[in-house]
Amino acid sequence: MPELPEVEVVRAGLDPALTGASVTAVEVFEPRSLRRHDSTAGPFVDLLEGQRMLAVVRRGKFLWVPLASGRALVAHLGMSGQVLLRAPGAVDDRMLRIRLRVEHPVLGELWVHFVDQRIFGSMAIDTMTPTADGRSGGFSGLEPMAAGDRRETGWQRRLPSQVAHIARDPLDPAFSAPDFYRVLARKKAGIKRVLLDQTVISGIGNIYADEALYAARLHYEQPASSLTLPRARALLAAVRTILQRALVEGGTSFDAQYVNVNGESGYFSHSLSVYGQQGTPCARCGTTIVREQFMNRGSHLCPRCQRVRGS
DNA sequence: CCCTGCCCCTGTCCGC
DNA sequence: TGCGGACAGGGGCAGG
Repeated sequence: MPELPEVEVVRAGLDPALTGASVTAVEVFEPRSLRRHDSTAGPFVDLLEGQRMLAVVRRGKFLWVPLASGRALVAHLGMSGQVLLRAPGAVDDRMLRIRLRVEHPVLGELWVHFVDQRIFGSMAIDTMTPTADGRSGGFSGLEPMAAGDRRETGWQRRLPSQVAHIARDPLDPAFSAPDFYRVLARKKAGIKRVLLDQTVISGIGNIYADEALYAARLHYEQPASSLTLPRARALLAAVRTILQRALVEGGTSFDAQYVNVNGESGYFSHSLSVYGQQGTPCARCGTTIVREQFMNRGSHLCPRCQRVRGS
């Protein structure tokens, strides 16, 4: 479900509640939600209880909370995950999988509910590893670290091992556009497949891929390597514009499946041009928007504005 | 290496 | 009403 804007809304909501707080108790109601936890270092609960939380960080669709122990609590929302902040004693949310009780020095006790219908999401405790380029592991609301910055940080130049293979996202100041264009130039696959490949560029999912391709007037099967540099630049610009607009509007909610940490929906669904708009006219040319299968999922496009361009 | 297909899950909605 | 099938915002992995 959640793509970069939705995950960032969650990160920003958790940050003031969790940074500086300590975990006092952990309850796991659904062990399958820990599938990405490697228990060789110890059980999830044991590695988390008593830990102080140092920040809330995001790269693409991955969230993590660096812990005083040097490890991190990693969370991925999958298709249907939510993280909700609740008052102590709150009733169990439907499909509650994990509850953290935390004590914040100013806010007092808070309950953090990890809710996930399909159990594609997960929480895990993971080791941290240095970033390949020595810059920040992800976005934490702090000033980005430039190359050569000598600030002592501990967690900031590191990221969870299970996130190390994920590319930086296009809103990350350390994202390299030239590197991205070089990868496009050697990929013969359809451009949508590349946009969804989190090891190439992270944070884009099915909704924003379709929206960005519409904005850039590209067909999902256009070979990535066939894009001219100006078209590749325009596509990246479209991706960034759409992700930022969605973020400002609080993300995209179709139903109660995506909500922020307070259970509130985002408004970007009103701004979608093609995703879910099949049967309605294209805002540019009036042609009916269609929905087609690509990579075993729906792709939404204007068949007139978005054609595969000749090689 | 790269790419494709399949798997992991539950819930909801639609048509018969 | 009931039931089968399609569909849903993601990602990891096996096998070609």
